[in-house]
Amino acid sequence: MNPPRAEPPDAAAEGSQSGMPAEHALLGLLAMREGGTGHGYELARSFGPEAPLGSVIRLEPGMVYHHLKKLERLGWVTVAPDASPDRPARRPFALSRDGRGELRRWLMEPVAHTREIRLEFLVKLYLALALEPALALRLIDEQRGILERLIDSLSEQRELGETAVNAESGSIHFGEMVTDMRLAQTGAALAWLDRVRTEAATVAVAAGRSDASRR
Amino acid sequence: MNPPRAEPPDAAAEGSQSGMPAEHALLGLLAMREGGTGHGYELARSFGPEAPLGSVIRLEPGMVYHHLKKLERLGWVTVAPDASPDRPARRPFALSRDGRGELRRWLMEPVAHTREIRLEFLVKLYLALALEPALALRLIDEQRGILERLIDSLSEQRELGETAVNAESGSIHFGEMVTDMRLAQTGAALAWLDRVRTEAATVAVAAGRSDASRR
DNA sequence: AAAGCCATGTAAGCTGTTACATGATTTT
DNA sequence: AAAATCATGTAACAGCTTACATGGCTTT
Repeated sequence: MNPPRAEPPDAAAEGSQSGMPAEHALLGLLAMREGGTGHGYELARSFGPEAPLGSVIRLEPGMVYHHLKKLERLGWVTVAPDASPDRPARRPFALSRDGRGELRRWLMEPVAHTREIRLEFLVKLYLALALEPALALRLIDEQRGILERLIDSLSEQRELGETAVNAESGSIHFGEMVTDMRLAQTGAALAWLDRVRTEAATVAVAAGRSDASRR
Repeated sequence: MNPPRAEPPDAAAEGSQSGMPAEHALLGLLAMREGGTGHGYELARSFGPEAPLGSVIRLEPGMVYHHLKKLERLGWVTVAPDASPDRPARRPFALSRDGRGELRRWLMEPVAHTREIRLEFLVKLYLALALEPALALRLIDEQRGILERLIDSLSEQRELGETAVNAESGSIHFGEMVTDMRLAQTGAALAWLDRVRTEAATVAVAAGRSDASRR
């Protein structure tokens, strides 16, 4: 009935959404492995209930293979030859040049909304701490800035609502309850971030020292 | 390649998930209208940027029609005859007996996770305040209980982690950061709930008075 | 020889999103 | 007559979940 869609909705932009925490977690896990390679089953274990990332993002093995295929399509990983031909055949994936670049870009970018702290930011934090603690410090500072601006804008909105409610007193303050909720959540996230920052600073100093001693 | 699935995954359980805030919001909006009826376009406006619910859950008109069809399938709404045959034809939906029961059940049920406060709980709260403020008070108290138990269990987990970290000092406290985050978010939600409770109590008293004067 | 883990996936069905199609009525 | 608004949807597709299929290797 409708004419066929003029264009498939921009296949080039497939990987351009800011989200995709699962895919980027896979990139990060590959970067954490020596040689930057790993196969699906092994990566899937990193999302199990015992693994640290498993407390933040849970992935069934099927989804891991699905995401790896997508990463391959995007050119962020490449398939390497199977080095150990004993066991059941593996398909080891290796981080590509582009993949490394994309990972770095993503790790420096704070999340825009408070609700994304719980999943996406925690994944970024875990990977940044493991890969390059100085980057984690930077990420935390950027995120602090975002949250502070959010709180400013919510406070302003809250005061506007205050006067409007007194004028008409309709819909029993619901809008203010919503804004208060967001302020509470964002404030809590900010206070938590400050505590995390001091921890991360310790880690970064320790990593810096071991860098220096290695040289 | 695979044999066809033995059973379609339990069509009877279609409406049994605890979630479905959009569908239940539609039930609630119908209940708020005199006669318990409304048509799609009108309901869709209640999810626009100006409407109070629009600040919590945003729905495109297409999704509203989609959900209404599902509610019809579940027997929670029925199609009523179009009473005003002037304008472009409407399809007014009416809340059924089952729909009213389902709405009540859902409104009394607190949400299980902190992350569901932002959307699902706020929808429940809005509808309960509008329909029956005494129910809102009850919902808030139930929700308080859930959050308090959550905080207890997170605190316990937090202390277990503390000792484990001192033992091995591996994976740089990440698990504790995650638990702290959840504690912070849940604590903030609880403090917010307490403030909302006093507001809701005022509304309930006012509603009780107007109930009494109507009698 | 059987049980269980290693390892890679596919199938089928849901939900959600975006965009568009269709046409009547009201306002400018 | 044109534009806006009322009103109801469908098409196309992307994403997620759950379950299962397939087979090699390892341990008991």
